[in-house]
Amino acid sequence: MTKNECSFILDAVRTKDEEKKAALFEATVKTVNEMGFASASVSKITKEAGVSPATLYIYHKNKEELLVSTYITIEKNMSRALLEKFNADMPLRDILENVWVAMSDYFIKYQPYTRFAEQFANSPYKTLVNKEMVMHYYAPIIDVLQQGIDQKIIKNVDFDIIIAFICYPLLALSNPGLCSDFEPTAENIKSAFALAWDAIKL
Amino acid sequence: MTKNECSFILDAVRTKDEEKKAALFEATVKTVNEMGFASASVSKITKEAGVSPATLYIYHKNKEELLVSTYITIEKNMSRALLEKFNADMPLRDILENVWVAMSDYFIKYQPYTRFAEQFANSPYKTLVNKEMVMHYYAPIIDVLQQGIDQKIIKNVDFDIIIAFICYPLLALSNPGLCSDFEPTAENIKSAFALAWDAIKL
Amino acid sequence: MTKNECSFILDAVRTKDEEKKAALFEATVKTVNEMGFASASVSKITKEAGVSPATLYIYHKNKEELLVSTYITIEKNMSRALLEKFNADMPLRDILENVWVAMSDYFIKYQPYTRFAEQFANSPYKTLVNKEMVMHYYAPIIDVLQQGIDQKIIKNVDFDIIIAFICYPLLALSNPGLCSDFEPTAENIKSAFALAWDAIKL
Amino acid sequence: MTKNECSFILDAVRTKDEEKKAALFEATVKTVNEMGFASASVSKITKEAGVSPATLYIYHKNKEELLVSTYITIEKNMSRALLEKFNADMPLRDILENVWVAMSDYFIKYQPYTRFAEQFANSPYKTLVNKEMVMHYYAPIIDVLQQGIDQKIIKNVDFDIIIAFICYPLLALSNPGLCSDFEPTAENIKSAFALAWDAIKL
DNA sequence: GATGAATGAGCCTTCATTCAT
DNA sequence: GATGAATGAAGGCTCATTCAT
Repeated sequence: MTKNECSFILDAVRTKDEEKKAALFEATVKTVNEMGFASASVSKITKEAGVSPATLYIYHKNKEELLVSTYITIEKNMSRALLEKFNADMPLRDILENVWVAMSDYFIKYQPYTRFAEQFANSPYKTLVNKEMVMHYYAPIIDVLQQGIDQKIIKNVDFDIIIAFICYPLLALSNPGLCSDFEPTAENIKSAFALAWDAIKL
Repeated sequence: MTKNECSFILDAVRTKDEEKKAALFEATVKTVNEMGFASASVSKITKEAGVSPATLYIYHKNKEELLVSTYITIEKNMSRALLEKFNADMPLRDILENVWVAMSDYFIKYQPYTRFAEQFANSPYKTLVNKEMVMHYYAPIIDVLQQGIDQKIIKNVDFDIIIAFICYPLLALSNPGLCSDFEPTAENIKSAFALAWDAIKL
Repeated sequence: MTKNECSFILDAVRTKDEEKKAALFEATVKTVNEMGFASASVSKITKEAGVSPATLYIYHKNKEELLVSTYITIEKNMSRALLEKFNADMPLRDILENVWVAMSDYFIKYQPYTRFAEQFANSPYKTLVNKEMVMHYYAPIIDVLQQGIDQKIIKNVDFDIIIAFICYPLLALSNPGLCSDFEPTAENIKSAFALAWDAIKL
Repeated sequence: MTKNECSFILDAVRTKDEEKKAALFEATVKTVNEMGFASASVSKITKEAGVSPATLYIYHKNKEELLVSTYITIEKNMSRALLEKFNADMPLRDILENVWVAMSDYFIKYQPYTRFAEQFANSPYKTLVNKEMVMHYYAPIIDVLQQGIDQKIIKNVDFDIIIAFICYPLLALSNPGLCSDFEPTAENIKSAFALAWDAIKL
């Protein structure tokens, strides 16, 4: 049998591996969201993923690494989603509005990922992740904001302040546990952006 | 022996009680901040507090109730701090700026409490707390914002949006893990408030 | 109730503790002898001792410390037994014969302790025990041998050689797994000592 | 393809087999010596040997059989080494001195094998090995000792006693963990033999 | 009120072994 | 023959909680 003849088998095998890894990722997010880090044990996560506890250790060094890699995967995933439709050839307000809408879309579409990331980022696990590396994923957006400051379109204040008004209000609004009344319709998302823009624009 | 005769003893006992309860509170905050909910065990918390594990159960029904009551204590504590200097007899911008500065003062002075509250609020434990009850602590501030909307000083958008721009940017800026570059000087705090005001003002 | 009146209760409590510690000691010896270090798990040892696995950790830091302390206890116990009847006011041959008989008595009476000690001493665990400290238990016997050398009653060879002929043949003979044919009658023990004496005497 | 045509291949394969088997043997000895039976897992042994855990099961039925066969291999190896230079055409004392020196040479040259064998022989694994079979390897030496008894050159005591004075002192002296001070120079080895001979000679 | 001792249940991880390739 | 992936079972240890004192 030539390599070609059995390629479908190889595919099957490779697919299965990726499936297990993906199942562990999803199970980690789901379990941690449902019961928090305090109760999300390896046995519960692997049961949710449909694999043996021992199998986890083929894909991850230990539980900590599983949690960290789950977080990093989400951060990568989200930055990719934001940058996919990113287009810098527009007025700054429009660029940022598009980013704002893309963020909101992501937060809604991937609610569980977002909740996990929030829980992780507000726990001591966060110290295990290199902050610069994560920020690097969002470089184009950061660049465009810096240009806005240089061109005197955006207020010339500490950069963290700009970020704080661009990211966190929307994060809060997308969190049903915090803002249960806010309905994330396209209209509401846009009217929320108006506030963000007013905040940062010069 | 009458109640009077031993009142000084009761006082002594009562004092001791409060001391132990306070020690448990502080130990809970410290331990959870240092190692997260996943590792903050009863034995570690009580060791940090300098009491026996059994003693915890005199003051709290169980571990969950300890965590919840710790969170509620912090919320009460913070709302009291905010409202202490609250004065509604001023222009709305000044009122809110004072609240903003008071919040910042609290976040800085009680960093550990704030970190604990954030960690708690972003975990499933949060569902154990009645949200309305907590919001009620901040009623005067909410009232003043609602009046601002009614008087067309503040944008007439979903109330959650207003909150999102008043609370979360400052919370993010006060989190050294998120905004390590931001220095919370009086000046920086005030320039950050300028953005918040621009965001919500009509 | 005065302290005197309830002393029996305190005794009861203290006794119980010692009982648990003793039960763990015996269970460790028995379990390791029956199935070796490879299979003597904490759960099997504690089941044999009639206590919860968690209870072990009240009395010992961890499994390793349990094994080491069990070995040291045996070594202390044996040296005490040897020195109990030790009497240096006799001709050297008689002194050593008495020690030889006492050793043999101990090996037979406390077969399980001896087997455990042998298994331990021939494993890497042995490196965790301070050799000098253990040798110190047997100081009087060592002294008498050294005097024998000085007085030219015993051959003037490397001290380890003397020890090797005084201890290890008897240890081997007392090991049913090695010398199943040897019957440890008083007569056989004495005739074995004749060889040891001929070996070391000048 | 006939057997002849591919014999060179078979040779290659056979060589490879023997290499893997030998690697497993060495890895077993090394790993058990370093961490004892309690920690010497299949995965650690096979990692040390540079093969997959699954490969172990091609050469051995299971872990127990690996350990037993490792022990038997060592016994065979040692008896072969002792008998290689064995020559019965000499006075008994010289015969035994040669055996003594050969034993010592082996213990030193193959320290790790000796340590493994000691650890094994002092563990319950020993019961899995037929003692007579092992003793049979050393038959010529045993015969010569028996003749010594019959010819009234050696003391007429229980045979186990003779063995105990011929084997165990030297085993102890060759164990650095027991006799760290003893230096196994040719001279020291010979002076130790003098004691053994004095012990058994009539 | 306060505690050290005690525990069954569960923790994270590794075990010895098998199987598809 | 050789292997990496997979696993149920078990490893050592800590958990949250109770109880006798």
